[in-house]
Amino acid sequence: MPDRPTSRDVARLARVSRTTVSLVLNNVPDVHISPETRQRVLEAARQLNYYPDASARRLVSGKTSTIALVWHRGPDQMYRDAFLPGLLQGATRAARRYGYYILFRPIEPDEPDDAWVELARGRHTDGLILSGPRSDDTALLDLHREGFPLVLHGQLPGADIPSVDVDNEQGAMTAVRHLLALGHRRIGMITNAPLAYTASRQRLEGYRRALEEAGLPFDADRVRYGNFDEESGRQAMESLLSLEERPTAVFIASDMVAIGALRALREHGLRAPEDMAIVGFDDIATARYLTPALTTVHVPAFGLGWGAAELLIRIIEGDLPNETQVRLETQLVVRESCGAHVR
Amino acid sequence: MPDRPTSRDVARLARVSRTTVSLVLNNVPDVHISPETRQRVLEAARQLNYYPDASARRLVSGKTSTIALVWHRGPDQMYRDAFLPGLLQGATRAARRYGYYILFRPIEPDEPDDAWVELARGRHTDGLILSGPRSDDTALLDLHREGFPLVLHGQLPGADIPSVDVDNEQGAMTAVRHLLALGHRRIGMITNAPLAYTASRQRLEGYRRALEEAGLPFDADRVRYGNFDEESGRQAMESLLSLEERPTAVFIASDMVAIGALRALREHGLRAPEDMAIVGFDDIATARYLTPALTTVHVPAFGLGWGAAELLIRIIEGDLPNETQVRLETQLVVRESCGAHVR
DNA sequence: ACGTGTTACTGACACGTGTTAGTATACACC
DNA sequence: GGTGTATACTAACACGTGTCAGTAACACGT
Repeated sequence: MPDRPTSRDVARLARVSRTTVSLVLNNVPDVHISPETRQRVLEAARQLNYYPDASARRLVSGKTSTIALVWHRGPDQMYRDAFLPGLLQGATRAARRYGYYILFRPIEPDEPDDAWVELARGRHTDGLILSGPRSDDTALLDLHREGFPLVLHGQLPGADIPSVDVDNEQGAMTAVRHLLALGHRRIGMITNAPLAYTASRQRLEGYRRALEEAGLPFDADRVRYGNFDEESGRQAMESLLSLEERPTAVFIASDMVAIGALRALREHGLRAPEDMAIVGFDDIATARYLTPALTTVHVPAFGLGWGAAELLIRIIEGDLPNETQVRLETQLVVRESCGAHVR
Repeated sequence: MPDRPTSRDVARLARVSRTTVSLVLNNVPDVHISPETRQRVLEAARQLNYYPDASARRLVSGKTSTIALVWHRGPDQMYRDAFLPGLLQGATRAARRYGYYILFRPIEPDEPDDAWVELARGRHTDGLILSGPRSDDTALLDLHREGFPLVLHGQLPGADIPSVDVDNEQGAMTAVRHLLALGHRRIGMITNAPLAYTASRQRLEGYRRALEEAGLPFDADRVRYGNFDEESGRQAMESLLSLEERPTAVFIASDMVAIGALRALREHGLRAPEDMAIVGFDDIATARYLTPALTTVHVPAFGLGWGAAELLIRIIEGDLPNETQVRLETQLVVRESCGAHVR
């Protein structure tokens, strides 16, 4: 590999100082350089195919122009993978727009939870997007207190760290309202995950509020708990089917879990939506291709990624928005499993 | 934000020179430092919570310890997104293992095709994985000629650039052999994409060879061309159904295309596998949840990512393997759509 | 003729680290 | 007692850039 040209080489070729090269190539405003010289520098740079060295630039400017997306893998791995392409595309598009690069850093289950800290402390990045944060992470709180730019994807109750998430409660309410509007009165629910997860509590709360709004009692007997995967949905539905008074509709707060629930129905010779109406949550790629096609609450993965990156970059550049807790709206996607189209 | 500690601060606190700090913290071999001093330095670093500055380190060492994954978006965007989580996880895991970071850089359709070149020329990364390369990319050939470490995901016929890909031809042969073993003799094919794509040609060739092997003639009348998406599959199947002698089985070289084809069958009141056996290719996440569950050729996305990263890192570190064209094996996943379980 | 301001540049420092060449001391060997 | 060698460190350079302070040349108004 031949030696890379440096700004010194460009300067030599254009017969100016290195300073002038820097001033011209960076288009520094309010500086007087004659058009001829300017032209000579540009020509020399072109001729040598000169690209400034990123490391040197980072060092002297103190800016890495990089943000990291930290992706915690855990029991919800498969669930979260469904949003990765959209989220990543949103984040990279926003980053690109503001001149930032994206460093992708998954944290595997066998790594310490704070393995990402070196990215911040070692100045690898100007800021971090943390997806799937844990509240017991003291390193996280420390960094935030020191003023290091952070944005969470998901929520951490109790801390005022900037975050981007979907409005889970509203989403769940929309789903249940839809079932109510279709005439259902015995509506069950299967959560997406145990209630230790904030999103689970919020979706459950949305279900409760929608019932309340319709003047229906909340009955804990009609609620089962999913655990991210298909199998948990199958078991939960099994359990609901053994009730004396079976619900006529079930809101399932995760599409993956709903897939298992639908399988349980089939195994019992029951059909959706005729025997039981189903509404899911997430709108994973598979949802539209299921039989019956799953009515579900769409989560805007691209928007979450974009929002997180944009918020983070604003914080980095000191342009603090007055609202740092961003909640995106969901959208109900009506397909077949709710029965809206059969009547 | 309080001033970050530097190695000078650590040196001062431990009452040694900055050199000694560097030697101790980097565990430089064959250097004599007394155990007491060593301990003092480590303690000082711990106390100050010192992390070395990544930019400075990069500049002086000439190594970025970063590899970029360049992700071309194009007409096949949806198709390729299906593999992103697996590929990315494989690549990051391998990178991590060797101490590298991953920079993710999608190239949007509205960007110039060689927008990624600055990553190499500007020394942002030590090497690149290019996914979805275009053969008309002269910048690519230039960089390769200059010895810049590159690995392609996918193939570029004619150039000897290191690459990692799936063995498309073998995969297709396995699929068609399976249909042959089930007794089918009139087997059609729908390609995954136009023949301008290398993978399409290879999968078609696998189909042809499997027929030949069984002593059956290749009949171009039974071949239709998909174009990545569902709709192209629907149309292709429509066309096959209008044949006088309908095939009894169809090998569809892309699951997304197969989804459209299955829809066409349903629209005609036909059932798979009873009226027509189907085998797909890719094993996207949705495949197992379709009705009927799609028999398909599994593409090891994780392995592709891992393989690409590992190969690239070896090249970067000058440890050239003798085979730089890596072809991973596929695996046939037998589900319902092929009819293997009904007989 | 003289001060003032503008134009067009340049010299030198700083960023924080890894590393090479070198120094001072202690110790062993004949 | 001198020579050689291992030990335990350090001073100084280099990486390639952005930028501040400074300088020389020249125009302009009085």
